[in-house]
Amino acid sequence: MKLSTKGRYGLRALIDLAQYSETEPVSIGSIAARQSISERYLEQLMAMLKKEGLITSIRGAGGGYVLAKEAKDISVGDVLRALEGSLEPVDCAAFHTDEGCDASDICVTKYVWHKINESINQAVDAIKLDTLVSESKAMQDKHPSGEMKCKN
Amino acid sequence: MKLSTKGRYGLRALIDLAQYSETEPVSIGSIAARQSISERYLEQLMAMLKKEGLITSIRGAGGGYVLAKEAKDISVGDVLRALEGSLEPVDCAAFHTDEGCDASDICVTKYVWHKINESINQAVDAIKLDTLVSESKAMQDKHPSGEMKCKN
DNA sequence: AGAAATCCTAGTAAAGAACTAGGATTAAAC
DNA sequence: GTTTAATCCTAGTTCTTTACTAGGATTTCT
Repeated sequence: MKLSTKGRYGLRALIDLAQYSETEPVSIGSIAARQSISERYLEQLMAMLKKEGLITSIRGAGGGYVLAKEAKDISVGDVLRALEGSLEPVDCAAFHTDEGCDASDICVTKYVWHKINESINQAVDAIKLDTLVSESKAMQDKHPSGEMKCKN
Repeated sequence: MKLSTKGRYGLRALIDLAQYSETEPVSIGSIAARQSISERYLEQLMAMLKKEGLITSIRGAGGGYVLAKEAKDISVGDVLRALEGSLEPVDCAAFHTDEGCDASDICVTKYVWHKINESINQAVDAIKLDTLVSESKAMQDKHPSGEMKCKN
């Protein structure tokens, strides 16, 4: 039940992007440097976020990325689902009927997986990017050294 | 964010155990057969559940396992944590101070991980084993064929 | 004594995660 | 119009973890 680096790095990257893209597009290189993420790997994460319509890109010199919508309209859930796929704890056929688990009407545990899924989605959809950006700014004002880097 | 087979198989096994151990201990072999789980693998899962004090074992011929406490006092959370370890989505140092992420006071995302963790635990701790056992019995009455096996 | 069970530790094959690599394309700046 | 700085696209590769498998030792009932 762990998030991969995709979700962890990606969320940090998007908070960073939201914070620095108010006046001009932000390049992968600058995010990668600030967040200590491999530039080449981050590239792929940005591609996923773009594909899901959370960010837009500007190509060529001076280009970079900006948010595709307002930070208050992007939830942590949007970000994590874009990067991790569905957050449900089990790929249960009872949810998407295309898969073939023939036991779905006799299955007891599907009730459990469904409840977990619901509660996760509720939690992550309630948190919006703008909140995290404000938090981040407040944190940086308090600790201006900026030497401490988070791995998660 | 997926549960491994440990959590999935283990929960099914424990529901099965609860259901069949009312009169006598239940062997790994019989659970494995009913639930289509490798006997040798299930052995290891049972060891974890025992270590966490959820079940007790009776050795020797005619032996097997029984619940260590009443089904109503065992939550899905107890089971999943015994098998999967902590359910928190990120091994965040801000939670257990022994680890060394020096950024914990500047870290924004820890707030997110904490919220997710809380909501997952709340969901799984609210579901007790006895509920699932009743559900399971009701299901089997409705579909007595018993041919359908769940993979999750 | 034999059979049926748990207990314990180690090995192993397959899958997935986390990058790395090499370039193609686009567009601003000079 | 060439250079430079950026995104875009697809593969390959290494490392870790998962999901078992294997081989026995021990216990207890019959």
